[in-house]
Amino acid sequence: MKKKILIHDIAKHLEVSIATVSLVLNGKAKEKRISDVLAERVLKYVEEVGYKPNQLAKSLRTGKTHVIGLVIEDIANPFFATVAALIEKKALARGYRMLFCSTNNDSDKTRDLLTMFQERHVDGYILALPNGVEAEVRALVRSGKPLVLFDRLLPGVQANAVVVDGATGMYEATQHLVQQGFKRIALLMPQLDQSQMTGRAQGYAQALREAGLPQLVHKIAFPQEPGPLLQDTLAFFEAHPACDAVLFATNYLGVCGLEALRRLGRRIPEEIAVVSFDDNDLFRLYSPPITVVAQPLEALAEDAIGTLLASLENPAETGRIVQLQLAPQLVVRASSIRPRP
Amino acid sequence: MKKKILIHDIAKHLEVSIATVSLVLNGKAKEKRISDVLAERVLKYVEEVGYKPNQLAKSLRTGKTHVIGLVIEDIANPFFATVAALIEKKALARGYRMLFCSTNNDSDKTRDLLTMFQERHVDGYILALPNGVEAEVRALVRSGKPLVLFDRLLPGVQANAVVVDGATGMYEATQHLVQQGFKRIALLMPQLDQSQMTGRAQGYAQALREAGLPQLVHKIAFPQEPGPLLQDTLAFFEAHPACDAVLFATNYLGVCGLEALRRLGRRIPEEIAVVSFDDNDLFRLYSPPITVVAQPLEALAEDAIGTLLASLENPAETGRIVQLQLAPQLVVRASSIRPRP
DNA sequence: ATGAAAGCGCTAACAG
DNA sequence: CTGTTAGCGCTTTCAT
Repeated sequence: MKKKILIHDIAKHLEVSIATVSLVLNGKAKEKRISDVLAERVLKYVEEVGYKPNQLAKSLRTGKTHVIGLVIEDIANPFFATVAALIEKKALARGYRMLFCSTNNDSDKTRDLLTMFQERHVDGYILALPNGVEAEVRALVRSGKPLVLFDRLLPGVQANAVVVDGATGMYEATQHLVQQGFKRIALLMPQLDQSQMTGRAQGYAQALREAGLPQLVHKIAFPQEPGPLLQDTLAFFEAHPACDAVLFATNYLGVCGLEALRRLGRRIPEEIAVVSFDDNDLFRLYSPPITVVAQPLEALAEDAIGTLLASLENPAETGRIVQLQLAPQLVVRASSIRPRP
Repeated sequence: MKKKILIHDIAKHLEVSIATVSLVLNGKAKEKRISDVLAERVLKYVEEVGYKPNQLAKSLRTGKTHVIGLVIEDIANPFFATVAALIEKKALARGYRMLFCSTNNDSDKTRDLLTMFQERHVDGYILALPNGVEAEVRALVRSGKPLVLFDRLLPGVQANAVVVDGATGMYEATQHLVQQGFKRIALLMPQLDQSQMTGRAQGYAQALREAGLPQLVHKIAFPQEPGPLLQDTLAFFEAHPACDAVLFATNYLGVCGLEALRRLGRRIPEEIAVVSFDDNDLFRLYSPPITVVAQPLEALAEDAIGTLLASLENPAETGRIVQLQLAPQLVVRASSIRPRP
């Protein structure tokens, strides 16, 4: 366990002052008119002995940590996992590290998480939050910390945000089912009062209203273990045998729904058409392939990190709020095509 | 943006010394014989004004950050995402935060990541690394930092580790195919020189050797974009029409393999039997359901974090190396059952 | 039981 | 161009 080398050691060895070393290391050599030859000598020695400044001390002093806090619903959800991977890659490329945590839609846990991130002095936040933490986020915005909401907004909170236009996505998906001639189109969604979910429900409702068809919405209590979730879904389909098409508002409901339909032996799309929000390998490779409303993951990640870094690197612009709404894409596959009799 | 309250402010307000406040806050009141009534008063006021000690300053002073660094191959891979979610939950419950990064099997990137984690003074590491960073890890072990390798070992590195016995898992899966009467059993695996992969390959080879059947191993260059990966897999199956069963050594190869077989119109299991390593929704719900070697995710997470926390909380035991090997489970589904003609 | 004070390692203002 | 020095906010020893 070799002794840690300090800035002091390197200054002493080179017989220069600590300030000189620090300035050179922080790229202020030019500005402070330190001779190139000296600067070079410092850099070379630092490299040689592998000196690494203590980031904690540096952060304590400068107030910057170069860490971004990412708060998501659940890292095991493929949607969040993929976006997180993309954000991580992009952040890393720009010199930032990520500290991640999952909320599991628990607002108490989320409050703790936000507090932790503040305590750790993250430089900025990318947040997909459950409702119930509006006060905390408003305080965060007021504090001037750069922050961007993603996937979902928070009621009454004015902040940077990057979300997907689920209303339009769901509207188009529902319209597609209507055009295919389905009449009893159900929506299965989680019982969550979050902006992205209400948006999706609105798109569904509007399309059916325009078509003059009845709505059939089933909200599934949340959070739930996989077992009860499946039971609930099975019960829904058994209670509504006339339902000839179903939209799942999230990827996990879609997965669960496919399992339920298989157990019930309902043939897709002959007996029931299926569309799910979010794309993934299962939907693409299922038999039949499942029609989905695909979210633009790459753009979501790029815009979230881009917006955050912009306000991080331009503190002057704090106050300017950027809100982006990205368009999802309806990917029609066999599961929603009405079989010609 | 209200001014941050400091320990100094609270000491002044209560007309006690800074030391008293600090001691009370760190639970050393008893030890230092601070009166209960005073301690109570301090705690009450701290609570009242919502004072939060600056963790950076605290860490600089104590050398502890209460952050664990988790390095995995790819957070977008469901295996790692699930394990990460479980580890995060367990770590949080014990008061630790997680800093995650993905290596994408790039050893240069991994080296940078390890350096970053050191610079950020994480208290301990949980690592699933590519080969090529043995020297760095050995140095880390030597430095006395608690660390546990998971999923895969590193050649020549003696360290705590929690891995899955892929050799036995693959041996049993292969034996199962042999018992079902398949004769030309292929193994598709990534071209990666990592312990978990060589283990899986060994299990396959041994089972076939014992059965007196020929081996057919195809290594897929890695890393690769999804497109070329699929092309490569398609080419393999076209080149080996006689192959009547295939084992995929990873979940993503399994997914890609199913897509390839579908494109080629090969019926499973009539024309070719399929088994994949790792379980997931796709394999469970595919038609036909896919036989898998399921890894014990929960146990992997629990043992990894448990081992790490044990050595974190028991610095005395540094030097005692814990190596656990967990048993995977063969889950037989329709994809590997030989149809009776 | 308590207060003063010495750092943890670094940055940056200031005075040469 | 360089050296000195005052903190960043907290913990902990030591003397009281």
